[in-house]
Formats: sequence, structure tokens, C-alpha cells
Amino acid sequence: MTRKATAQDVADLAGVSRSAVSLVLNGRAKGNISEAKQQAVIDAAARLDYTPNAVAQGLRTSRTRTLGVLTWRGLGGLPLHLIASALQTSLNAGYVLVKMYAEPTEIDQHRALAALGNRQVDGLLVVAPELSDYQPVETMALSSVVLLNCLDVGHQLTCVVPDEEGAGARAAQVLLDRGHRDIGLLAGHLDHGQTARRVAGVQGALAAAGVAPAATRSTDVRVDAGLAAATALLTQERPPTALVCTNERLAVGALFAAAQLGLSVPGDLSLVSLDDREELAAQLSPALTRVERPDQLMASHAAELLIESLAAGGRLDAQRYTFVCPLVEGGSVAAPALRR
Amino acid sequence: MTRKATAQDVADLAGVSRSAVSLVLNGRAKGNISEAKQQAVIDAAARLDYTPNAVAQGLRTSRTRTLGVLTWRGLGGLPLHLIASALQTSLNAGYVLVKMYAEPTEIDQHRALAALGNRQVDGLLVVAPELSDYQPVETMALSSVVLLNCLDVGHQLTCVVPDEEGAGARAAQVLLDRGHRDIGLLAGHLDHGQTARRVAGVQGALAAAGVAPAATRSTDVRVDAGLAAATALLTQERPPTALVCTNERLAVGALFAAAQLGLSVPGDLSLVSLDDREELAAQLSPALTRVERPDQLMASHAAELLIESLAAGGRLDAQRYTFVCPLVEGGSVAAPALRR
DNA sequence: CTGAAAGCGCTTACAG
DNA sequence: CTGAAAGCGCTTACAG
Repeated sequence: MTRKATAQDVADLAGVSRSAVSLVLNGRAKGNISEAKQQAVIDAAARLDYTPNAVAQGLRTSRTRTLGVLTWRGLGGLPLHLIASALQTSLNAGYVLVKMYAEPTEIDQHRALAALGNRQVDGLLVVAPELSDYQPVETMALSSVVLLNCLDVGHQLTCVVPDEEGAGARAAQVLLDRGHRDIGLLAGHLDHGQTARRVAGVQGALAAAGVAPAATRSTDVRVDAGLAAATALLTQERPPTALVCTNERLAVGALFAAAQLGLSVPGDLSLVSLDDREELAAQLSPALTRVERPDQLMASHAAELLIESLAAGGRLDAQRYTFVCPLVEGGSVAAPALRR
Repeated sequence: MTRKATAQDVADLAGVSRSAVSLVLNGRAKGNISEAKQQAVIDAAARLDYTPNAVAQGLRTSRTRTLGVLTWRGLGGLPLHLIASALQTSLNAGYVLVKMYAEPTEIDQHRALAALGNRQVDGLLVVAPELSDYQPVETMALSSVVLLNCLDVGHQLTCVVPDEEGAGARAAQVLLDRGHRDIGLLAGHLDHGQTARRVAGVQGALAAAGVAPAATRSTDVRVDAGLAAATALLTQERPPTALVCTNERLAVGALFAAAQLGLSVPGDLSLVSLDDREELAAQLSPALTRVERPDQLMASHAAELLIESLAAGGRLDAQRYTFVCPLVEGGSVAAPALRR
């Protein structure tokens, strides 16, 4: 922020030309600049605390070492954790992120892409708040793009996504393995792609095991809604012995329902949650057995794909990288209690 | 991302010089360019979908319309919500944010500032995860800097902060007003600046009302720790009739404790929480009466201060803007139950 | 082995 | 009223 040294300053101090400074500092001095002068440049640069002006570099090379991030607000807000993880990886690689919000409408997307284009971003990361299909704006095909947590309907772009259906199946399987056959399901709205996939995974696993479909309550993804829905399920004539929750907040509500009904978890009721990395499930008592979305891994991978393709100067393939959601054992699952 | 039109392209199409394009598009044509040519430029720019290359503009004018954000990880993670709010405001004003993580150590801060300096950011927003004192790196004094959620110990910089002590006092006052005299306090670690301020506010209000200090439990800011601490307080010989929680996660724990002990809220126990805008308190049953930190207002204000000072070309004063944390009524406070 | 020159795309005095 | 020129700081062919 203070008046910065330029390559000319370094050249003057080292007694060489501006070009020599550039060559030495970019590692292309070998066979071009004498050893003595190389050292002089390095010393001068250190003395002046010189680092090249990235704006000028960007203009000259048309590589800004900047990545655009296009994101928008979902039911659970912005995908801040995904973006933060991608940022970490990018910073480590010397890239900087410029984030833009844009509703998934043509017009908004165009405006945002234009803004990023002006800034000469080298690549673009599209980060969805919840797993969904994505209709890319046409201009995207031309540049380096990676979709994170959404799928390109046209199969033209690289996508990094969690296996939400597998996550649902895994959650159900934990309960099946312990002997549960009456399983309830607390879910967000079913017309929501992410929820639909999770629910499909749960029901699919039950069907595969020859077990009746889970009695399902679909609500807002809120603690209080989860409490109400779980209470309704648990006060039925023949209540389930276990619940799967598609989101952490619903699981918090379910745990409240159990506490209010005097049910112990996992003694009277087993609970498994799918986890959006809000870090709630891990802090409950008992900590919930859960299937976690690997935000950190997915985001790092997406950023790396983008950065590596940039370094290689190559186009990205249209591959889909699907990440397994791992099971994390908590203390909320036990064998079902004997029926009264 | 596709090959963009340049000012030269517009000039060619409009039949004028490059300078004319620049003047017209920057609103400085008046008295310099004839009406007819102005219109020709405007039409040509529209036809070519021309917008000036921000990198070139930045190099030429040394104003990049980019703001640096310096932040780090606190006990509750990164201040993502504060940053998101600041981003919203900045984007609306045509500014873009470049975020850097840096531990609050000299060396890390220097490295991050150097990276931002290379990128020629116009100003800097320092965003702390929890209210704290901040020792600015010396180079900062020279540029446009606003501190968000932290205080410059040297009183040289503009700061935007919440009134945490006032928030604590307000929370306590709600309970005092309803007639509570036995008030317990669930707090994070007391050596933590933010927690210390909140606790001081609570105890100060009690003292001012001539009430005995709150029995205090200090724990990690986690749901399970809150549950354990609340259980301990509520199973004492003479339990408090109300609890203040310094954080939402502790409040969730307290509500679990009440549920497990068969205490109804607010019938048997009143609860007030300070709120870090995780939106948990609002979703509980009952929704908690709480004192909210106005993240949105603070962040917008900080961004606006910075952007306005940039537009005015002026230096920022070293003022401290302290934001009141407003009370939000929930359903978790009632008059104390009669003592058995 | 080294330095002078061109040029990325823009804005801004400066001649005419 | 208009166009040609300089220059922001850098990198990269290109002469010598």
C-alpha cells in the first residue's frame, strides 16, 4: 500500500536493464544473464522488497491469477463453507477469488459473467448452495469452468458433486444393519432436488432390504419444523424405532422431540442425520451418527482441477467427479428396543 | 470470457478516435465531442457489448475498484456472515472483494498485505471473527482501512463494532424487568475478549439493579458443553429462575437441559440468548428472546465508509462506530415461577 | 550474454 | 471540437 518499488527501481539499484530483472525473477535467466548480475538483481529485489505489480502483469500476460466464483442463495443461504474451502486451496496456489452473486436467471448470470470478464478472471467456479442441475450460460463453454455442487445438464462441463443418493442409502443402511425395520424420515421439501435425491437414497436402501418405505414428514429445514414433524411421527399409533433426518437442523428438532417425549436416544429411538457441515450434529448429546458431505474435499478438488487446467493451458474435460459422503459414527444408534 | 471488444473496436465502428470513446463513456464528452459522434460511440459500444477492461483501467488509473478483506479464524470459525454482508454492499457499489486469510501475527499479516498490495486494492477491510483488539501492521496507516468487529488499540483507524457490553446488559435487563433475581449465566471462555465484554454487561446490569452477581459457568461454545453446564446450574440446591447465554449454541444446549429436566420454558425457566447470527435462536421452540448482533448493518456500514472515503479521495477519520444490538422478542421469558 | 523496443488496453493532458 | 501521443508496470520477442 505504501509506494511500491517497480522493476525499474530494482534495475537501477542492480545496474541492469528492466528486462533482465523480469527474466531473473521469472526464472528464465539461465543462459541469458551472467551469474553476477543475477545475484545483483536478487539482492536488489530483496532490499527493495520488490514484488511485481499483479495488475500490470495481468494486463501484459492476460493471466490475472484470479478465479471468479459465481454463486447464489439457496434455502440454506449461501454455500459459504464450500467457498471458504475453495478459497483456502486457491490462495495456497497463488490464486485469488472474486465472488459474484447471481440468481440463476439468464439475465443475472450474464451481468455477473460480464463483470468477471472485465476483471479478466482466468477461470470460473460455479458454486451451488444445494445440489442441483445447472443450465450454463452459453459463454461459459469458451472458458475454464468447474461446477461445484451442481450438474451441467448438457454434460459439457466438469462437475464436482457429492453422492447425495448414496448418502441417503448409507444413512438408512446403518439403521437396517442394527435391525431397525420401522424407520421414519424427516425431510426438507421433496420438490427440492437435493432433498429428493437424499430421500430416494433412503427409500431405495429400504426397498432393497425388503423393508416398507419410511413414513415421511416433509417440512421446512428448520429446528422448530423438525421438532413438530418428529413429534408427529413419534406419537403415532405405531411409532418408528428410528429416524433418518435429511438435514442437521431437522435432526436437532428430532432430538428435542425425543427429549420432550421422554425418549432416550439411542435407547428408545435411534437417529441418523445427513449433514450439511454446519457442525451441529457433532455437538449434540449424544453426538449424532451422521453421513457427512465432504465439503472440504469437494471444494479443494474443484479448485485444483481449475488451477491445474490453467497451468496446463488445457481445456477441461466434461467429467463428473462424484464424492462419497462418509459415515461418521456418533452415539445415536442402537438396536431397536423390544416392542411393548 | 469470449474475445472482448476493446475501445479501439468501438472507435473503428463509430469512426472516431480511441480517446473519444473513452471520454464519451466516462461522461466527459460535454463540450469536447459533438452530439453526433457521442451518439455514434454510444451505439457502437452497445452493438459490440463493450465494457472497458478493468485490468487495463486499473493499471492506468491505479484505482482497481477492488477492496481487500483481511480475516482469520476465531473460536467460531471465520466471520463468513459479516464478509458476505460486506460483499453484497460492495458489489452494489461496483467494487469487488479479494479475501485473504492471515493469522494475527506480524509475519502473516505482512505476507497477506503484500499480496493485496500487488493486486493494487483500493482499500482494506479487516474483519475479525469475534470482537477483539487489533494491532494494525504499520503499513496500514498509509491506506484506506476500516476495521470491522475489532478495535484499533492505537485509535488511529476507523472501527465498526457492536456494543457487546450493552448487549449483555440488555439481555440481563429483560430478565430483571420481569422480576427475576436469581439469574444464571452460561458463557464462553472468560479470557476471550468478546465473552468478557458480554459477561461484564450482564453483571453490570445486575449490580446496577442491586441484584447478586449471576452464577456463571464458563465452557466451550458448543451445544453439548452448554447442555452440561446448564444441567449443572439447574440441578443446584437453589437453581436460578432464568439463564442468560452468551451464544446461541450454548442456548440450544440450555434448552436441551430444560427439556431433559422436564422444565418448561418459559414456565419454569426463562432464557435469553446473545445471538451471533447463526439463526438458531429464532428456530427453537419456543423461539428465544435474544439480543442480536446487527451483522448486516455493521458490515454494510463498514463497506460504505470505505467506499465513500475512496470516492471522496479523502482520508478516513479514526472514528469508532458502535452499533446497538437490538432486543428481539421470542417466547422464552416469563415472570419467575413461585418458589416451592 | 545484454539492452532497447514493442505492446497489453486504457485514460489524460496536450497540440492543433 | 478532435486526434496523436504519452505512459501506468510489466513481459517478450528481437537486435546487437
